[in-house]
Amino acid sequence: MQLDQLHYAILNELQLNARMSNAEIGRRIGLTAPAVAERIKKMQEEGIIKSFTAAVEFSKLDYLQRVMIAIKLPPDNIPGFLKEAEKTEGITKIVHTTGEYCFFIDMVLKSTEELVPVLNKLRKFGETTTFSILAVPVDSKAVRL
Amino acid sequence: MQLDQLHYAILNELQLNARMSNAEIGRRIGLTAPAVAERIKKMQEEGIIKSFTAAVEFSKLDYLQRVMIAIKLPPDNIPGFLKEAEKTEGITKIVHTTGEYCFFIDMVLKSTEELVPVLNKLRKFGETTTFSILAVPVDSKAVRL
DNA sequence: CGTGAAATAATACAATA
DNA sequence: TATTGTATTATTTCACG
Repeated sequence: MQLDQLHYAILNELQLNARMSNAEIGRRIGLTAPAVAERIKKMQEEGIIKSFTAAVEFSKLDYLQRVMIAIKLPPDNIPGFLKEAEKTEGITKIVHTTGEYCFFIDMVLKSTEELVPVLNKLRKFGETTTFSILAVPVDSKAVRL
Repeated sequence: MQLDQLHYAILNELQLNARMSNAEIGRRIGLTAPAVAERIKKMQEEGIIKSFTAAVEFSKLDYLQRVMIAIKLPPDNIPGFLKEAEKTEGITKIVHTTGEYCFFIDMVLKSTEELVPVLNKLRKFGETTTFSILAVPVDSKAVRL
């Protein structure tokens, strides 16, 4: 798919406020609402836009325990690990990396006790290191495209 | 602020699709559109909803280098580090943790060269470890509230 | 929080560059 | 092929109960 400056302009607006109307986006970048709607739809179909989400401050909703779990695991265990992790409630993000740790998992929990069964489950696949999250100073910050 | 089941229902819908109309949310949970609009506005004012964002697949936009930077730094350096990191283009998330590393930074870049000045800047505050991101199997996954 | 009226926006689709 | 104009439908907004 060929992207032009207008596609990038739309993505910039949607990163800043995903609930902006097509008409408002169009006004800001110089397109009509149907044209904006069409471009957004296409970018979703192409997988360039994965989803539109609300960034929720979980610490204000009794999710007092937030953790970053790093896990180092043998390659053969990756599919099984991912299948298990994807269906674990509270996991919001999984990043696969090179280096000392293979995966970084972001998770929110209501209490420390909830963490125990999760770690027991994940430990079957590899060695885990859990970091307690004190704060998230920057979350879902837009990238200027 | 006192939250009831309808607030949680709204947050669930918005996590799944932030562009859903107030009318549609209302239909799903049994409220009128104005009532939904007012609750969303209040949750934004309270900081329960931080923002509405589009989850962009940066790997499809020439952001071929994505990294997770872990940084360990003395407490006195935290304010200076944050100030610097917050204005660094490409950083999408900063998590402050306990444990071996103090902060985890998510960053997208167009090339490896761009990483050099960033790391030189951050190294003034503490010891960095950079992990190259191979994939993001789960991103901005909703938490069932 | 709901209702109802006015303004605004989304959508479908024909026309067109 | 992608955008625009237009008509129709839907939604948002706001005053009032």
